[in-house]
Amino acid sequence: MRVSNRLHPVPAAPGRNQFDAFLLRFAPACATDEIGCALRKLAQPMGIAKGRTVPLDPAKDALVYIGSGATKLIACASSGREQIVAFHFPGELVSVPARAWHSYSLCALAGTDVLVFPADAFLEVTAAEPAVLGALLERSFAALHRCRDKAVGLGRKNAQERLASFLVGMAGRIGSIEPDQCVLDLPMSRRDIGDSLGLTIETISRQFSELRQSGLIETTGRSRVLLCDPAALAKRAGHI
Amino acid sequence: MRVSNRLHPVPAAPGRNQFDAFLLRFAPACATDEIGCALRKLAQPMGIAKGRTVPLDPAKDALVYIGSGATKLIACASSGREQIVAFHFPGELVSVPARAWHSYSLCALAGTDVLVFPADAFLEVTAAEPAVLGALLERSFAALHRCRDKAVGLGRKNAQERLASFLVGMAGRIGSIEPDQCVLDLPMSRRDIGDSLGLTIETISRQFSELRQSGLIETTGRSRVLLCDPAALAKRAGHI
DNA sequence: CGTTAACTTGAATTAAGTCAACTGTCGTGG
DNA sequence: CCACGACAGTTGACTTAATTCAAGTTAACG
Repeated sequence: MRVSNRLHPVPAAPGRNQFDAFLLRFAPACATDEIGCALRKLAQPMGIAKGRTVPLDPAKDALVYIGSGATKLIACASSGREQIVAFHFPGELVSVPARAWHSYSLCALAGTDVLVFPADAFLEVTAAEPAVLGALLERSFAALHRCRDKAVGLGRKNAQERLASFLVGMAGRIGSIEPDQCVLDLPMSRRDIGDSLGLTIETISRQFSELRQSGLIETTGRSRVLLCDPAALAKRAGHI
Repeated sequence: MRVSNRLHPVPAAPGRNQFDAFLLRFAPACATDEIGCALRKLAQPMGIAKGRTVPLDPAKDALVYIGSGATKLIACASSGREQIVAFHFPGELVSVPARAWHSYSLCALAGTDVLVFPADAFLEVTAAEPAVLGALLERSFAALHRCRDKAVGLGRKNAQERLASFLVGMAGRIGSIEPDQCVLDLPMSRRDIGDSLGLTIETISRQFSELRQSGLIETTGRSRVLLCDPAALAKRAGHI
């Protein structure tokens, strides 16, 4: 069982802007050189209000760095059905394809600061910089593995296992670290959770109630969740 | 809508071995230099019989190059439930994580030749070679995007849409290219298709029958499928 | 040609969806 | 500070798509 997906906290950056935090994470050696400067020219900083979509060129793949806040990556199929493919938190870099079988959009769950890069130009600039490519590759593998785990849940798990899995996963990314329990402040609504787990909002609600009755979680308000026994929850999640 | 996921055909290699074909694809500039040699030392060539699992060190992440044949990447959750996370064809490079929430194994659908690399050593050797990292990154993004599209299907599509989506996707990867129709020789069983789409073998069979009755496909034997009208099939797949 | 496993089809069951009514939370303005 | 409104979440009753169980068919291989 993996211990944690948590990234190192984004360094507090008084006097530094989003871009410096980004460089520090993805290209520490390039902070001052020409590659750093070229990337700075490419980066489009944006503030996205809660519920708004990051405006992206529909013709070009994009790489989006999340500076603060939280986002959901939504895929639209026909008939307006939406599937949330991933959630993202500060310090992460998201690859958003322009044209695929489904259309993707990146939407803020809370007030969010991002840097938007055109993927092609980004890769051109960093083509000669192995350190950046390596960092990108590592993140890309991590995203792929997370997406695969998600696929397992969507394909082969029942509602309770999916929710348990979701909570355990979120705990690993944004939960407070405590010995035998864990506190979560979920930035997403029940609808978002449903859209992420391939379930309806009513089913999510029922499963929250069941986990509550089993004594595995406690909830306060709409967003606060206490995982009383993370190990037991992981077991319910159907992890091996 | 994407035109094709097809890779350029693996060059016929009389007198060349699997490894040369691999290098040609992922590190054309390194064929003779020390990086090429280092990679050659890392590569473990193996022949895997149909139905057998590629033997991988359970403690280390692996990168597996598919030289010939076809494979499925299986995730095992608790209670023996299996979800096929991806299929792979010659020329592709698969990242198999050692430890995650689910346990992964790579299994041959037919007689298959592979090269197995330890992921850490591979990345160490190529850390200074941007061309290789770039190729890897490109493939990794492609796999991620395919996995996301799969997640949309598993989360939000009914049985018929999933099968239609599967057939269109396979057509793009291994189908014969013809103007208004397309012939497929599926190397996987109905059970594999079910395990990939999160459905049972019976449901797969029923949906094949329905697509047949709708005149969208014809089947001969167990593996041959003719897509009579790929565009109409893509529409049924719920692609936008 | 016969055996076996893969596939197909039908009938009964079930987990999750849908529809509808109700309750709690949170922000706003009196 | 409290009352109110609006929306997010909860719960119940009924429906449905897919699973499960069971009984045939068909294709592939020796």
